[in-house]
Amino acid sequence: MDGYDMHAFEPFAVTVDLAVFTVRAGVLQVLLVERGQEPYAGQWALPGGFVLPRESAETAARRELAEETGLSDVSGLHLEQLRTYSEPDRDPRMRVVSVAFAALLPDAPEPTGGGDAASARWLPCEGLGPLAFDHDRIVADAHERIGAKLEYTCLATAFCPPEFTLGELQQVYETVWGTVLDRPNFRRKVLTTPGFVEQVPGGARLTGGRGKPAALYRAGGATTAHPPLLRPAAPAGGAGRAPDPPAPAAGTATGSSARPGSGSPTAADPSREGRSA
Amino acid sequence: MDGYDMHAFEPFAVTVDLAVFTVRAGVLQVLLVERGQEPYAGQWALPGGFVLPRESAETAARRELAEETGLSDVSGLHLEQLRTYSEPDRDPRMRVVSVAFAALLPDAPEPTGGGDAASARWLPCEGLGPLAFDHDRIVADAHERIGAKLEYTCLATAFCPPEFTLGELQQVYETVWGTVLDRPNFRRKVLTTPGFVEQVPGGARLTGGRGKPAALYRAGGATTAHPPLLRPAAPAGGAGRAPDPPAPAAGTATGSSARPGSGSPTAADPSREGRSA
DNA sequence: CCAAAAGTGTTCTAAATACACCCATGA
DNA sequence: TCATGGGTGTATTTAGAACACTTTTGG
Repeated sequence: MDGYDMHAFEPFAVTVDLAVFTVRAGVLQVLLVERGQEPYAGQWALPGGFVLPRESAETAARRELAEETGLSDVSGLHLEQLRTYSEPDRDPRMRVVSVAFAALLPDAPEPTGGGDAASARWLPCEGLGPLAFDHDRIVADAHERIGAKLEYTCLATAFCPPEFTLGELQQVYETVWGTVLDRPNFRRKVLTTPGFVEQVPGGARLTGGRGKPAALYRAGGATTAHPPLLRPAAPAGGAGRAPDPPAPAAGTATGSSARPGSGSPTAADPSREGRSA
Repeated sequence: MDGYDMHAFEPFAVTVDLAVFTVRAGVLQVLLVERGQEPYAGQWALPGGFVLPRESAETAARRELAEETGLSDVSGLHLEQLRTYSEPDRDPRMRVVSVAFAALLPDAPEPTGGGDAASARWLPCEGLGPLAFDHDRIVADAHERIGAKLEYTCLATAFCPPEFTLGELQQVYETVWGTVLDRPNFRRKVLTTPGFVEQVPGGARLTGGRGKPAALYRAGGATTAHPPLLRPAAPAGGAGRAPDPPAPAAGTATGSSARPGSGSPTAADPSREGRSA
């Protein structure tokens, strides 16, 4: 920043890309838009857009979030800067530097394409076909980051509606981590972390039919968990047992129809940085 | 990224800013350059510069790192993207979006201003006067991030020379965290974390005179620590005991001469995000 | 001999794990 | 009454904290 020459720089386009996640029906889903034009026409991409002249990247990201989800009040949603992607050829048309954000949504209303995107949809995070640009990598980075933050923050409640059961909260962890947790121990851990959750006095929710009604909780004031809630160490060989995604209830059907792109699951290199960033 | 209009964007300048840290004489120090021109003439700022047309931010950061430190081989050094700062008025002259990086150096040779900066210096991280632009905040963010990463990665060795003693490694933790650790427990923890360090067969170093010679270790292959090495929970009231920085040995004197800027320690809000990012 | 720093061992306690078991509801 | 999910209790194991003690050097 010294030796500053007003004319020594090359102009870049600066954009934001949003990896918006939700947990629905026991599946981690990400909001994607279908591209209408080249390059990558017909492929899925992350929502995003240009940073306007008087905006910060954070402001632009929240504006795009509102536009793409169609939600009127987007101010309470968790939005966090991930990192910036700046490879010179990541967009074949021109030099675009993109600041990526991760956002977490509770209930996942179907997106009402209020913004640029004609067709925006929730798609399960696993086994995505190749996405446009370097968005595979952004989604993988975002997933990894969120998984890591569940360990030492109280972020998981951002995936839940204002009032939720501990079973729902546990399912957030199991879905994002792809593991199964012991219910009694999970329960103890959450309840003994001061400020993680607080019980709603009156309520008890029927958990979709069967079973004992569950107590309702709200997010507490705490943002970090001391000591952390570590994910179970993967036992050497490979992926620790994945939870069964419950069969989609009728009417909540997780769209499993055609995806553009070849469908080869080239998501991104999962060997990068364990829990480093 | 849809509804892409080739002319709808405003050109931004994109720069990198580097927070380069080292631990010397038990003090965390950061590399700063003195600004020669307005704005902020005479104040300290982070080294950095423009991203060139065919560079990624990472490439630009490593180039700047080599230039500013004067080191010939900068390829092995730890360099990590922090976040991007994009407030519209962070630079009064024009719209500059800056990708910030944190770098860790072992021994801290005095910078040979090979780059832009005529006067580059190491200054202790604590009690910096106000820096130029939003660099106070960048330094604070970088410090916090590095402190957090010491917990669950093996990053601390990046502050050490190729061969080091466990005492030196412990001092890295104590310096960055500003706490005192129990030596036997620290030792056990490091040695039982597989791949954190490996002992150098032959050697034992005299630790600057007094005391029993210490065994030498090298960084092991591991990058993450399972389970993490958590910093002691700050006991409610305030800063947990800071270690005494040892009196600077003659000839290694930590420059304590005049600093520009008013000297009011307005570093940055330390209450932000405990170990969140 | 003493001070300083490295290195070892032991005890005590907190926390995570792995269960077994009971409760309330819908079908 | 059975399947399902919520909730409680308890034994076992593991990891962390605290601290006493020995060893090897320089002065």
